[in-house]
Amino acid sequence: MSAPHRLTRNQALVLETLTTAEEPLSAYVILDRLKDEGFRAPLQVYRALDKLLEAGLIHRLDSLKAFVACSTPHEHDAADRVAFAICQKCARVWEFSDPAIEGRFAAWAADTDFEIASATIEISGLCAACRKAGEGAA
Amino acid sequence: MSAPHRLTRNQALVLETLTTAEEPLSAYVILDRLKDEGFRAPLQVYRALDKLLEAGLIHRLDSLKAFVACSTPHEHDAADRVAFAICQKCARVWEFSDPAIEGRFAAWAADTDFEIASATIEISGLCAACRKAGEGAA
DNA sequence: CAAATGATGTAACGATATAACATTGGAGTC
DNA sequence: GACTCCAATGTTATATCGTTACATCATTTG
Repeated sequence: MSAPHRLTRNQALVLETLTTAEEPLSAYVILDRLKDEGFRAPLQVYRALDKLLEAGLIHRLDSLKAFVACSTPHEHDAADRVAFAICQKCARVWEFSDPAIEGRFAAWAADTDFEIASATIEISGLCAACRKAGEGAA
Repeated sequence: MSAPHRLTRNQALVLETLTTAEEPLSAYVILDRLKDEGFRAPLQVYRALDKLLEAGLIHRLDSLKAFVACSTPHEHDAADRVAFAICQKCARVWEFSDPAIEGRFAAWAADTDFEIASATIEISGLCAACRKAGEGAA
């Protein structure tokens, strides 16, 4: 699609904050972390987030009301058809996609005569590391 | 599971409001509609919503920040493994589940050694009626 | 340079959700 | 019936998430 779209300073700072973080961050946490860079108001963060979302460089996790850097900067040609798994304990996020799942959704949509525009697919649970860590403390 | 849990007055009012509505309602809209019944504060709504969610009688749609009555009052033995399709235009909601989709998630989880607790699956798009209605106005 | 466009800064506000605490209202017991 | 316990309720205040409105600045492009 369009050229990789050069990022502005604010956008680059927000993206770097998300990329550096181990977990999804809320807009206000991002704001807080960028106070030293001159960020003062939520809008500075939200505007950058909007552009980064458009560019497919980050995702918003509805179930957490938080944002995460995209692990595989795919061009979002069609809609967002990516699934996320989120560890309830460490908050780390796994991003994956599965043509078979898309196929099932498409089949349901065809049956129901529904036109899919986008999808929110977020699984919550425990990752291997956290399950292992918790075994003794049961 | 446990007995159908008799609803309190507040819970019944909130559930009826959702059941009567054609679309998902935000907590504050529910509050507004129940002003005449004596509702004054958000917490009265949120507490009822919490119980109704526990009982599996309603769902929260993360992508809309809104609540909808469950169309098929299934006992939520395991976690929520239901998918929703939401029309962007009329806001009506279709609720469905697909063992094949669950199977694919389970397969991914097994591969990744992730233990699934719950899932948020929400598709956004246009329903048949709204697509038909919009055809002329293109 | 001037006009057009897009990014920025700032303040105020709207929408969503929860904390804290006092009170009330049964259900079960004595 | 009086007592106790616990869940539900009412109320106020506050936390969290996101947007509107408007003035300013920078960049490009004719």
